[in-house]
Amino acid sequence: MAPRNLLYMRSNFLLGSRCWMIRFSTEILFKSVSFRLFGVKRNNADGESLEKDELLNNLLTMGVDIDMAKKRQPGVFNRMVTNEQDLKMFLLSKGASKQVIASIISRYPRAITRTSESLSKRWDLWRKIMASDLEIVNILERSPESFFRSNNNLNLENNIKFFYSVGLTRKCLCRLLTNAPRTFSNSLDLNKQMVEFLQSVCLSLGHKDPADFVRKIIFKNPFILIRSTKRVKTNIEFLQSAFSLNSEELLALICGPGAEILDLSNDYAKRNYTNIKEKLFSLGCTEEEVQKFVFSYPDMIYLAEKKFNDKIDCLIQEKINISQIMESPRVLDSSLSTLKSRIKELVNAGYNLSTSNITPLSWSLKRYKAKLKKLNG
DNA sequence: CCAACCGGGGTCTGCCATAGTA
DNA sequence: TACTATGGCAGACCCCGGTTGG
Repeated sequence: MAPRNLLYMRSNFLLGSRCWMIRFSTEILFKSVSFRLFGVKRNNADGESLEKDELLNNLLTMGVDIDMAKKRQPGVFNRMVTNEQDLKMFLLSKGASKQVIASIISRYPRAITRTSESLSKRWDLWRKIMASDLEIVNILERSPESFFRSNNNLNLENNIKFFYSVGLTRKCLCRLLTNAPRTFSNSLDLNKQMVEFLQSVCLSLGHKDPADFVRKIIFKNPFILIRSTKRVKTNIEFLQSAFSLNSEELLALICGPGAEILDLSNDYAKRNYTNIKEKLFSLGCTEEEVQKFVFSYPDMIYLAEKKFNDKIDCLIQEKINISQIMESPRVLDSSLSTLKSRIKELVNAGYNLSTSNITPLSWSLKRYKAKLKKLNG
């Protein structure tokens, strides 16, 4: 308890003395430039160095990777007030291990600038969505930034209200928070922009229930709210032009099997699709066939160029005809290593891939094993 | 019994740029 | 002017099994 009291005293005493900060920062700058050459020197000649030593000692004791933390957010180390002990106590009380706490601070040092009250409030808001502290700890361990990047709890509260007002269920919010926790640190305005954008897409495509459409698309793709509208717009336009779809088909695609495509970064979808076309043209497919093929399983646009080509090559090498692949696009779902090992096993079992069905290549392991056993038995 | 069909589940951060702020 | 809050970017699948229809 003693260190905590000390910390509060320090806070009160130093609050507002800005001139210290400037001296602090020049010193830090000097150190960060020089420490690689000369090693870190501890200077305790005056007060601010003591403060700094205290911070560094605290972090060191906690097992924080100070070099990493300084590199990520040097500004935090120039502050006169930090709450690392409070943060530690807080997270411990929520069930986080010391290692997790150290890792969180190493990766997002600004976490130590938050007050207990603010943390507590924010945590409670997250708990309105998540069923247990442990789940939240797991998210923080994965992505400390999404929890700590904003200190604006009112905004968080408004986001939650907004999502409910859009008609998302608690289950859906839970999914959002688990998969894309950053969503909740977005400004309310940013989230609104995306929702309104999606509604406008829906309306312009002649759908009569934009609210339902938005719910569907967000549930299907929980990452969408951390994408820029520019990105999503580009990808929607790509899908429409690539498959020359009518409104209804496009809508069904983007809130169904193509929902994930909307996440793809700049021109990635276009690049991959171009690659798919080239590869399949080289194997004698027509434009129409390719379009139909990709549309039947749009997820393949996710595949990097090399990965797609490698998979196709691997299948072709085994005398599997391109038309067989076109009929069973899901075989591209399997990893290259799964394809390779299964091909080998099936061939060993006397299965003729060029004349038989190739779908076992993409079955679940359980079903595949059963099949193999039968072939061998 | 067998396989096609098809939807679901996990997972997705860590960095940089910059306007705003004290 | 340093620091904070926030927006945005690149990155780039694989697997499972319930239901259905033959």
